[in-house]
Amino acid sequence: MEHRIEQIKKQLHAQNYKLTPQREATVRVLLEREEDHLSAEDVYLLVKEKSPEIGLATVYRTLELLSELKIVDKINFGDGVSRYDLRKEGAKHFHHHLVCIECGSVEEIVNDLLEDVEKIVEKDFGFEVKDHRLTFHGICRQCQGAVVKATQ
Amino acid sequence: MEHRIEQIKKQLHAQNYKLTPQREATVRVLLEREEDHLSAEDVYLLVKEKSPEIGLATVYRTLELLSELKIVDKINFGDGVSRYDLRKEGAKHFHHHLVCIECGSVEEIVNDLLEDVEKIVEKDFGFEVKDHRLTFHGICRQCQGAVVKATQ
DNA sequence: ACATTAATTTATAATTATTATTAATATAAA
DNA sequence: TTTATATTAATAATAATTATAAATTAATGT
Ligand SMILES: [Mn+2]
Ligand SMILES: [Mn+2]
Ligand SMILES: [Zn+2]
Ligand SMILES: [Zn+2]
Repeated sequence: MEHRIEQIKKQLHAQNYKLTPQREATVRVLLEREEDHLSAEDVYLLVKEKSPEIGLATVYRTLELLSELKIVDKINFGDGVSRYDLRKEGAKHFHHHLVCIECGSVEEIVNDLLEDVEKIVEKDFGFEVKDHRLTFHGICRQCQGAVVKATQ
Repeated sequence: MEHRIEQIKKQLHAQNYKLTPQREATVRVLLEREEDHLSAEDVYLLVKEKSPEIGLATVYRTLELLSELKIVDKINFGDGVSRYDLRKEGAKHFHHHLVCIECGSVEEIVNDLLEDVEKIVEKDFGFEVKDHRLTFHGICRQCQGAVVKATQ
């Protein structure tokens, strides 16, 4: 935890940004909920629990800044809000997601999986890939089980 | 054109929906601009040119309906608006996109490319894939050329 | 330590995209 | 033609996000 905070502090300083108490509180929430996919409002409410004086606009600005620095990735699962996802330590690319169309659960895949596809994109389409967003929509393991149960 | 309209009409009727003049006008705009990635507002303005009496909410409702029927795919490139993309004729899955971070251009890839990846997702993660969203962020061919030019 | 400057935050207003409501209209069925 | 249902238009409401301006904080130089 403290190690990642230090690391992020360095990344901010490298671009002449400060790690203000508000920014640190925001980062801490993201670290504590690393598996989750929080909206700006979600983050705001969680930060507020420990730092009640923080403003919503500050959270938005902080998340925007962290996105620019590639510390978090902004993603939209189609439910009308942007969600913010801490990039895995040392990861070059954003990780992938499995969204269940039955229960809405979101699972993460940290394996790269796209190396071959990216080679094709670079060669056949002349496109220099910097990052990607890959989301699968389907039925999660639990919901598959539920269907089997229901039809028995 | 007329052929695809007829096809969509059937898809609507199969679910007890009517192809009203407003819906047809909307579909025609989507067909005419098949390569583009129009927002609801974009579609509205284009439909209005030919059917000035249409309301924005109707366009939203129509696009929502077409999404439910998998006739169009709703996608978000992170610029704050949903965009609507006609599904390629007969395509089982949504196609992919290359978004240039320099000029903002969006190119389409209709090749599947994900067959192997989906097999892994199904086997290793027990997730039954129904559809996907894959977008690459990077530098398009033109912008790569521009950089070379600029540094010569 | 004090003054100066720039960065940041807060509080709030404004904007924008999207959805909900309700009365009117069109369509289909009886 | 009547009746029921689906759909639309017009508008209001909502919700997410961004902009603004004054206040605060942090860094810098004296
Ligand atoms: Mn994630
Ligand atoms: Mn497309
Ligand atoms: Zn599920
Ligand atoms: Zn480009």
